[in-house]
Amino acid sequence: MYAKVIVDVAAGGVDRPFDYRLKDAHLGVAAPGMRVLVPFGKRKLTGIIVELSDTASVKNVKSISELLDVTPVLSPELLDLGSWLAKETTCFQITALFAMIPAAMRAKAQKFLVLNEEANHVDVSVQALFGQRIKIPFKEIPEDKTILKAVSRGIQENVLSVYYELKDGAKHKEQKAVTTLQSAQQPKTTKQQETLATIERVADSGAVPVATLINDHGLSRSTIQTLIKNEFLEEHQIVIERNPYERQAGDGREAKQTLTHDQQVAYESIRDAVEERSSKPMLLHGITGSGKTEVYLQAIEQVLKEGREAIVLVPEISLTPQMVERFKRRFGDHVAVMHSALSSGERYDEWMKIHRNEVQVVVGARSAVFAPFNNIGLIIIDEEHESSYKQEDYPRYHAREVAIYRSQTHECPVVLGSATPSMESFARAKKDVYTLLSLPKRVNKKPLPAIELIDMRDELRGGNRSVFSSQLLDKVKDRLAKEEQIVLFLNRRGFSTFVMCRSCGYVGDCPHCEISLTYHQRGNQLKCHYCGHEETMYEECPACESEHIRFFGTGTQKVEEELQKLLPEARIIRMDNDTTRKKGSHEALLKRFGNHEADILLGTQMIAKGLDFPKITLAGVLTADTLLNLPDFRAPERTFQLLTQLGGRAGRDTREGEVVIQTYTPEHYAIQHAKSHDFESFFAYEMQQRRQAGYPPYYFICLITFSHEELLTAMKAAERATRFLKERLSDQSVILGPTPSPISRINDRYRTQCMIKYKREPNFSEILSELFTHYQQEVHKDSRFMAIDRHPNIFM
DNA sequence: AGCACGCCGACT
DNA sequence: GTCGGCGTGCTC
Repeated sequence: MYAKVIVDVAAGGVDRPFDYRLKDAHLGVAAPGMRVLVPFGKRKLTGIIVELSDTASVKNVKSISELLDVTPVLSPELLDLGSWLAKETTCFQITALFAMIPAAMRAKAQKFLVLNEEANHVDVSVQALFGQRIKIPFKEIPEDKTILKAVSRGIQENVLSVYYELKDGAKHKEQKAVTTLQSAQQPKTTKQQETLATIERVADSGAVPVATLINDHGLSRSTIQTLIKNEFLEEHQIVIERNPYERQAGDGREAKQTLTHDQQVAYESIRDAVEERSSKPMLLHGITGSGKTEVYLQAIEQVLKEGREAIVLVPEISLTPQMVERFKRRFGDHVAVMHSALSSGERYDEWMKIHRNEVQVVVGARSAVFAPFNNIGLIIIDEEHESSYKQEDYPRYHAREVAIYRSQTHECPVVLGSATPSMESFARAKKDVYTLLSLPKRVNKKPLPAIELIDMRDELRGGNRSVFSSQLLDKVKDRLAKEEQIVLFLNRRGFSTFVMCRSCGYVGDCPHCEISLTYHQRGNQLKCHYCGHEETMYEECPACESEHIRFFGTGTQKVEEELQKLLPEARIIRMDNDTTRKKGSHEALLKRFGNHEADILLGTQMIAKGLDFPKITLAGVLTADTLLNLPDFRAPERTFQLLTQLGGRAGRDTREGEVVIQTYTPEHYAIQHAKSHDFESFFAYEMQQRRQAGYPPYYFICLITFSHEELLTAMKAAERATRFLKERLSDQSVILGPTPSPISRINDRYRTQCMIKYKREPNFSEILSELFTHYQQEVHKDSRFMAIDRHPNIFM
């Protein structure tokens, strides 16, 4: 019996299965989808069995050294999904396979050098490396010729040997704990006696975590330490179950809400599709506050009743505690949660819950689409237009496409929900490729908030140079007086704080990238967001030595300071990357805002979604234009989506909400249609634009980026690839470029790109993969690099 | 990706 | 004469 194994090397030459024999011990145990350790040349590599076979395709076959799993980590369905993914995104098989399992399971074999027992005549230089140890990691051996020679002689003479050990991610979480020991004596001090008594009481059987004793029982660490030292207590390491959402453990008993007529219709359509095992995707177009989530919840309930499972995808930033809590309240322990804020061990634990069939629902970000369920009844993608569903490195997949592919195998519907669907999805719904479901009314029957546009050009003419228009400021003051809450949104993208000299116009640029440096108050530093280059903020202009050099642009910090100056009595919470970096701080800030410990929530993208606070009656957008002016054909779409979403934050309860949008271009169609809450008109207009410019959904686009230290080499590579593609693609396809990328240099590497627009290229995947392999051989040589992105979201 | 093999220049 | 540079090709 043989196994076909994909080894963990992401390179062109080895992107195919290799055959291995099964040892007797592995017969009947080894199965496709298991991770294995195999000899590969002189190395030992981890790999994944993709197939078992009675025959081998080559004569000399080695055996699998070790099975790393008892049960397969990837089901046949997921293995198939892996090869589909590799083909669709033009990436290596192994990259696709590892994208589907938690990072903690991506074990690598680490190489060690071992000093054999009877070794008494090793070279002194080698002996020095070992010191007192008998085993050292291979990479500790210095690149010194004499030492390397001594090592290789040692191996030949069998005094040294090479040994492989699996280095896996932290799978179990351990904690320090204590148990009581029988002792003839009493501790000497009363403090110690009391402490021991408490521990005896708490630990009816087994070990108690030290952390629990300190936090919950008020014991002191040093007293416990003394008791351990004097042998009244014994120290242990215990494995504990991680439960990152313990604080919000729901009992799964939240009552269903009564559905409105529209919700009922949508719910029944989804339920019927589930029962009929239809895999036609459904687009649930529901305005903000129309109760999409309740429809999801009831549909999932139905799925669970039938003994099937459900995947719910939400954008990373709206995976807020509020959202998770709601699922926990409804489904209790049947839910696993997966998102990037979890540690790798926590993600492993949640993944294992799914793998062991302990849960039936997973709520998670993009990668949760690979949840190892075997009987999926429904996949929901909330806020389907969100760009975070697209992975921006290999494998560059879109969760929506993966979900649709999986749904066909599982014969279940995918429900795409959004108040502002992507052009692609809405166009498909219009053509009846997707079933269109609508929720046109808010659950609370309130009208959508009135939106007022403020022309900032008028403000400027009137002498107001601040970021706040007088109207917005008046409205904020009004809400403060009424003790209502306010959300202010500042878009930072493409609007960072750069440094400029007022005397000579010098701008602080990154020496390695074609981009200006961003000022960070923390540490008074200038940073490059692309390569990480850092320098201290200039005291004087490096070009003209003038002191009039300062940072421009509006960061949240600066806005907060200005706002506080204007409204000294207002309590402001700022939410941005700086204030939410620490784990749990996002949650804590929202909680404070929910308790009305602050009046104004000022923040970036992350506050536009998922907040549901009844006291918010005013939402303000400080700069609607910054997103609009990005060099990206989706800029109007993104602007419309963002403005609509933010509008949805205000007036969710009984009080009516109001939205203020500050802009320099109030006449722009994206802003105008957002003002009138008219998605259909926006869609119609935008589609016209897309058709004229030849963009999706009328054309597919593919972006190929080339980079190299030499501009000319990058340029030539792009030219050759363009020629290669021109020969193979039909004349209806358009190849634009090669041109320098919008950010033409990153990390000392020049970047060029070409864009392909096409309508029908049945063999496009094959052509790209040919280009990829063809290129792979050359890439190796002189560090040329090519990246293929099939449905690009970012054009930088 | 590693690692070995192999074929040409400057040195103990 | 040997050591070592890195081009080429293979890994079940």
